[in-house]
Parts: sequence; C-alpha cells; structure tokens
Amino acid sequence: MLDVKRLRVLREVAAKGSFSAAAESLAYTQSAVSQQIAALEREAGTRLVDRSARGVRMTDAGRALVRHADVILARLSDAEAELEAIAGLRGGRVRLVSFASAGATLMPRAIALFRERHPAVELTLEPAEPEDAVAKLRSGDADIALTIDAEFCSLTDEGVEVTHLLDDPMYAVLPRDHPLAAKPRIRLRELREDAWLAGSQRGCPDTMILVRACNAAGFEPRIAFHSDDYLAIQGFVAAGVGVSLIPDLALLAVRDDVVIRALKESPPVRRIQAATLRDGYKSPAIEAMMGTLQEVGREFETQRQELALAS
Amino acid sequence: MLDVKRLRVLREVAAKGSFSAAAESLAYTQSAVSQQIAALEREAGTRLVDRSARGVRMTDAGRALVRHADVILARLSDAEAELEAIAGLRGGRVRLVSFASAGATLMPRAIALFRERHPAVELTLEPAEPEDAVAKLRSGDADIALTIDAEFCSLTDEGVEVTHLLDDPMYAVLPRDHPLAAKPRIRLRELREDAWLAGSQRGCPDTMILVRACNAAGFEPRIAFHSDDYLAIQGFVAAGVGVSLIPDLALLAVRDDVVIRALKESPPVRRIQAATLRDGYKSPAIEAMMGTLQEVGREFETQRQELALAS
DNA sequence: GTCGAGCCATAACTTCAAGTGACATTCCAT
DNA sequence: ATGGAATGTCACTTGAAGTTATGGCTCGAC
Repeated sequence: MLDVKRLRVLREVAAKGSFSAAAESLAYTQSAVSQQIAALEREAGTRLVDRSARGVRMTDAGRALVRHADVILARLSDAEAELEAIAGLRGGRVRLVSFASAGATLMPRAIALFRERHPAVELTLEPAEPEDAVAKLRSGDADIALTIDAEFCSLTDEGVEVTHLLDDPMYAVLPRDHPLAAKPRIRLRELREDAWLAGSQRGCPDTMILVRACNAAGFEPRIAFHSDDYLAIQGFVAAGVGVSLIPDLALLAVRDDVVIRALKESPPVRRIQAATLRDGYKSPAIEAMMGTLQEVGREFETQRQELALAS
Repeated sequence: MLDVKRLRVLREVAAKGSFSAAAESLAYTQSAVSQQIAALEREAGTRLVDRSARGVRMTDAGRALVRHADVILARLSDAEAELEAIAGLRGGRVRLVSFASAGATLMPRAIALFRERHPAVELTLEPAEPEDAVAKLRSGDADIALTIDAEFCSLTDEGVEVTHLLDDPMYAVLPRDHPLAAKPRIRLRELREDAWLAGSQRGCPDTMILVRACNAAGFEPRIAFHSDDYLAIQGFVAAGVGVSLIPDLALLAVRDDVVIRALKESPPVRRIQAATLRDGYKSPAIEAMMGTLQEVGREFETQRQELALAS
C-alpha cells in the first residue's frame, strides 16, 4: 500500500518544483525529501519525478499520483473536520426509544430543545414500551431508552444505567356520573368496589404501580381491562367499564366526558427514567441529550405542580 | 494528520466487529490492533470504538471515520491501479511536436499505429519548425520533437538526444515547360542559372541542405523566395518563379503542372530525427512512441525506394 | 575558465513507533 | 465454577524516518 505521508511529500514536491523547496515548506531536510520520494518510487515501481540540476518535474506516473494525492489528502482533512464537529456536537446521532405517554409529551419538548441547540445532530425517536426499549438498548439499536421504574421491572440488569428524569403522579379518572365525581379530592380506598382499567397487559410499569397503590390502600383491584393507551382508557371509563389512574403526563389530552380527581393520600408516582448502557461510551451527542432530558424533566415537574395547584 | 494505515485497521475492526477478528484478517496480533486503535483514538481526540467483553462497536466518530476511510482506501487502490496502467502503457501521454512535411506523412502513420497498440495513451501533436520544436522540448512543453539534421542546426546542445528515423532524399521540381523537363534524370549543376525557391527563411534545415547541395555541385544558388510549404513552392515553380528541391515525404501531394526529376548525383538528403531530453526520464509511453517512430521511419524508407525505382 | 550557488544523492547515526509475545483481566456460557 | 474469548498492558526487538555531513552535478557570473 502506498504511504500517504509520502504522498503528501510528493504533492509538495510537485507544487514547489524542487526537493529543497518542498523540504523547507514541510520543515524537513532536503535529504529526508529525497529519501521519501525514492521510497515512494520503490513502492510505486516507477519513476515519479524527473530530476535535473535545476529542480524536478513530474513524470506521467507522478502527475497521476499527485492527482490522487490531492483527493486523498483533502478527504483526510474532511475526516478530521468531521471528528471535531462530532466532538463539538456539530454532528453525530442519538437514537431514542420512548413509551407512548412520554413520546407525546416529554420527548417532543426535549427534541425541540435539543434540535434548537444542536441542529446538526441526527435524532430518531421510536416508540416502544419499557421492556422492549431496554432490549433495543442492549442490542445496540438505541442509545437512550425511556423507562418507568426500571428497578421494579427487572430491567436494571447491571450494564444498564438509569437516570431519573421526573416523578409523574397519577390521578383518578372517573366517569362524569360517578358518585365520587362531585368531590374535588378522593381517597383511593373509596374506589375499592369499582372495576379497574390497567396499563399494558404484561403488567410491568403502570399496572404494577396501580396494583401497589391499591394494595397500600388496603384492597386488591379487580382489573377489568388492559390497555396501553390512556385515551382508550378514558374511553372505557367514559363508557362506564370502570375507573382508572392516569398519569399527569397523559393529561394533555383529557376527554370531557370523564373527570380527573386528585387523591387525598400521597399519590402513586411513575418514576420516569432514561436508561443508557453502563460503561458504554457515550458520544457528546448522547451526553448532551441526557442533559436535555433531565432539564425537560425538571421543567415538567414544576409545570405539573402549578397545574396541581390550579385544579 | 490521521494515519491511513491505522484507518485501514479501524475499517477492518468495524467490518469484523472485534479486535481479534480484525487482527487475524490483517495478519497482525490482537495486541497490535489494540494499540493501533488506541493510537488512532489519541490522534483523533475521541473514542472511536466502544469496547465490551463481547467485541466492539463503533461510536459516532468511529462510524464517521470508517466512512471516510472507505473512500480514502478506495482512492489509494485506484492510484495503484493507475500506476500499473501507466507502466503497462494503459495510460500516460506523449506530446509530439513536428515540422509540417512530417506532420502530414510520418506522424499520421505513427500515431495511427501507436493508437492501435496503446489506445489509452493520450497523444497530442503540435506543428512547429525544428528550432521551436526543440525549444518546446527543453521547456518541458513537449516530450518528443521531430527535427531535421539537428546536428547542423546547433540544436544539439548536450541535453537533447537525437534518434535517427529516416533519410529523406530530395528531388528536383521543375515547371512542366522547363528545358530539362524532358530528361528523366538531371544533374544539379544544370540548374545553376535558374532562380531557386528555398525552405523556411530562417534557413535552418531545408534551406541549408539546398545550399550545401548546390555548393557541392559547384555553384551558389540564387534564391528568389522562401517558403515552408512545399505545396506553395510547387505553385511558385509552376508559375515559373524558379526551380526547387522537394523531399520525398512531400511527394504525397504533387501538382500536375510541375515535374519531379531524380538527380544523377547522389541526392541531398534530409536526415529526419526525433529529439528527446537526454537523461530525462522517459515514461513507458514515450519509449514506446520512440520505437513506433523508428519503425515507421524504416517503413517509409522501403516504400520510398520502391517509388524511386518505379519513377 | 574558474568559482560559487543551488540542486540532488548517499552514508552513518539517532530516535521513535510498530509489531510480537507473554500475561493479566473481564465477561459470558456451559 | 470454570473454560473460552474478548481486550488491555508490559517489555522487547526491529525497522523506518529523520538528521547531519559529505559529495557530485549543472548553471550562470565574474
């Protein structure tokens, strides 16, 4: 393989027209240039420069090689520039995976903020429930996975690192004609006879929170139906199938035929987290996105508290 | 500057997914690959691969660098291929400079033959009288210059190397109504009273040959007019301005209102030569063209003798 | 003509990086 | 738990890249 450092020497020789001038321009000695060109000719198997007492001229092969050298060296410095760009967050990519309710709330805000700050970083967002999201992380198909209470869902198998973003409290959702709909705040225990609508059937995050909260209130919820989609759940509630808990993040879209009621006891909370590979190298873009996610998490927490006060 | 040999290692690591596999594929030890990648990361100032116990994965920067490496390495092997092509006469160029009468006869034949053999070599042909032709050679604007009797024209200043191609004999050109037109062969001396038409005014090649031949025949020619163009000279002869000598090579176009007569004494001869830079490197293409020119020179000499017998 | 300036080539030497080999370490799978 | 497969580290050898010093060549000026 031709040595590219020697190509750089050759190019300089071609430009300057003599070994000595090229040597000065490269901060080499004339001797070094002479030896490097000789070595390059040995590699190439052909004369590359035509020496004379008044300098040198390129041969056919030399001219051809200089043309290639120009392209190669230009591309090399492009590569260096791109490395700097990536280090300076003017490049790179972040692949995010998020569950649905964050995908519609937290993520749009975080992505908008990030894109404003680092427009050159390529962002992709894919929906997946926490379990699948962490699997994608592990397999290298994602850089950041949003999870809910990963510690309680056996997702935290050493190797996955979890960063807390925000606590997402849950409220009761009742049909408008429910006996308790008139009260501004209710106790969970008052709903012990109702049928319940729970989250994703596999039970991991939201369902577990619901069950644990009911258990803490002293009863086992009778679960009538499972769904991941909080709008669908609201639909079931409105239709009188049962009652449910709905997280603050899902309140951006509330049907007008259901009512949301805060709980008197300290509410169950979804701990929303961002998971990354522990020990895995994190590019500057990923680090920056983690920062943005935490920032947006805090932002949502303060906004949520204002909403809670207003309600 | 990033080291391209290391880029090759990086590319192999990216392709194989592990240092060990890359090492085997490159016939290195795993240790060498590890050290080379570490060095490349030091040069790049960023992590390039994400190590784990089950192999490695590229980081953003690593992926970007591999993309560039692919282009650079491909271009490098393109360069090697082109060098081989030039060495194997599947590339390169030859810049020829020729005086007019060869440019219309010898050169078309030589160029046709050469192009048939080495179609990929770029050929250019420029007209210039011997003096200018050698100047172009010296200044590096031409590779081969056709000359006439360079030794007698002070063109052979050491540094220019001259190769004989063919001897081009000259014949007398007379107007059809000239007293000597009836004789098949004439003596030069019989034309001592006529006015003469000579070649290029600066007198170098053809004019010198004419003058020397007349002197050898015992008289000084009275030169009425100078012209480089043998067709023009024939025109002057036909018009009765004078007589002239015309070289065999110019006989491809003979007007029918003049007659060509061989000389009884051994005829004056134009020694047609190809000049190159002495000691200058000659590319394979130039060497091959020199061979072709000598071959075509011999071809013209044998054809000329047949013509001479027939006349 | 000779002499100096400028150019390239070569030899001897120093220095540094590339690669090897041996070993430690970590992680996953059987 | 233990073996296999991966990476990282250390010490060592070797070869290549530079420097310095020198010589030879050509051209142009005095």
